[in-house]
Amino acid sequence: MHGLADGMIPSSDSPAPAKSPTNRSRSEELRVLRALAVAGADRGTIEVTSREVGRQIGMSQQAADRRLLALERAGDIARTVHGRRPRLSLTAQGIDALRAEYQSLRRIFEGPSRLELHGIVVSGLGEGRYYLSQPGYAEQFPSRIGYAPFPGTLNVRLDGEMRRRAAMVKQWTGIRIDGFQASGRTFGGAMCIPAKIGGSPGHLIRPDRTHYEDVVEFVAPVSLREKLKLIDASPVDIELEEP
Amino acid sequence: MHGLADGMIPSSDSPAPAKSPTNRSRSEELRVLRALAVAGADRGTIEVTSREVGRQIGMSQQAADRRLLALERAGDIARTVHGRRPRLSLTAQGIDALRAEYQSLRRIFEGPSRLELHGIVVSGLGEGRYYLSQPGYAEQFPSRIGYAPFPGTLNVRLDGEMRRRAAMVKQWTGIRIDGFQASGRTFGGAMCIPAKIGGSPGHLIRPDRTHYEDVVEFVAPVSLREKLKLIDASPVDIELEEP
DNA sequence: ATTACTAAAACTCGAGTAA
DNA sequence: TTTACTCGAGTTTTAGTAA
Repeated sequence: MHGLADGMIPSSDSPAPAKSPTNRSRSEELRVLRALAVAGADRGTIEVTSREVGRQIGMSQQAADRRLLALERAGDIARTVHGRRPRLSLTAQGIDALRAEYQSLRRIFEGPSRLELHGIVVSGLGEGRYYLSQPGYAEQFPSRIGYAPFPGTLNVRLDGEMRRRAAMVKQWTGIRIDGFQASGRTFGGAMCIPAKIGGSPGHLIRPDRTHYEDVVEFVAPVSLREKLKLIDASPVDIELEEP
Repeated sequence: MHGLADGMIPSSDSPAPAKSPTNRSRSEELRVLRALAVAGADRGTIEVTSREVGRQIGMSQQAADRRLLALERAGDIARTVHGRRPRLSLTAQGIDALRAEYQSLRRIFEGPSRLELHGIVVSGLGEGRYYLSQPGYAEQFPSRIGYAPFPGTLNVRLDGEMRRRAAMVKQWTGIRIDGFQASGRTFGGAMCIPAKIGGSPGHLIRPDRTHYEDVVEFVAPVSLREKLKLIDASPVDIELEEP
């Protein structure tokens, strides 16, 4: 489904004047650069010794100093020794190198919210059908999710790892289905998340009341069991996307 | 041997902290983890071989594979081999590890905008005094920056590195001084950035029209030259903070 | 085609130490 | 005090292969 796209090695190739730093040491250098930025070297000059830098990154004074030397030679930091007080600051280039790292992580965490899950089909106890048959719910669906759901939910069990991944959906905002009162009892609200179940469009239903547990429920315009020929214990792939 | 579902379960021996990975290899592991996330392994399962990962991170297939093994043993990724198709995804723990990196960079780049500069006092050509004496400007200052500026600006020359650092100020939003028309000519607007000049409060003035160049101008409630006993070529330290 | 082992080469480490 | 060199020891690399 996906391939590993080329050309995203963070700091591809800046002008490499002196020694070619191995990729490996480069990522350590960036760690040091980040530690220095956290200490304020990105917005001004700070006083630090190589020993302190070493303590910070869990290495000896010698190793830390080697890093500082490499960073200096690469043009990422500028150092001056003022008598006994070594001073240091990130250069514009050094800040850019860190920013590139930041942007690449930012794209991961701030990009559009999508999630792929897989689980196995299980039988519910018919509550799905019961709830969907309540007029209070039924009349909301067509205008909000664009179809009248097939009267029955597909229940999918997630294993531990998938459950942890799905936990993120709790933070998402989906399409709201309101709660209501009828027949002397209260029916709670729910959130619908657009989904593809085995490639078929539908929605994940996340009731306000229940904690996220090991079974998630889906609605769709048609019977997913029939359309996808699913039986209990069939594996299904699910794609979710925040609207 | 293992089915897909079996293999996806991270590992039965999760409470085993196992080998302590050195700090050094850990930052390389995170680099691999990030490359995998960029390829989509954070939101689903991707197909990728150790050779491709190696190409991506600039290393041999063997080295890449050792990283994947380490990440797998650490519980940061889950792998399955489906015949010829090796598949892989980040675990919740692996995503958290990346997120921690992201947060630490985020604090650097999204924190309150502050900047320390230093430069050398130079003489202007008296334009500062001329502009500040224009009623159209003068009447705006007290209500916007809280004081009537001493009638004259302090000009500070920045060297190349400081200039690059100061370029960031162009993106900042400061306190607005509006342009106006008077005596048949147009006076442009400017932005004021709160500053401490040698510890003394004042504002950097950034006219809309000029590009950022090697000299920046400051206003203050008093004569900074007198208060700080500055003469031409005196070094000054400057702190800027976005309001 | 893969993954992943072995072993020699290449690095990197910290101790010692000069400046 | 610093920074930063050399050097022996320990790690990590890639090439060659097995599975």
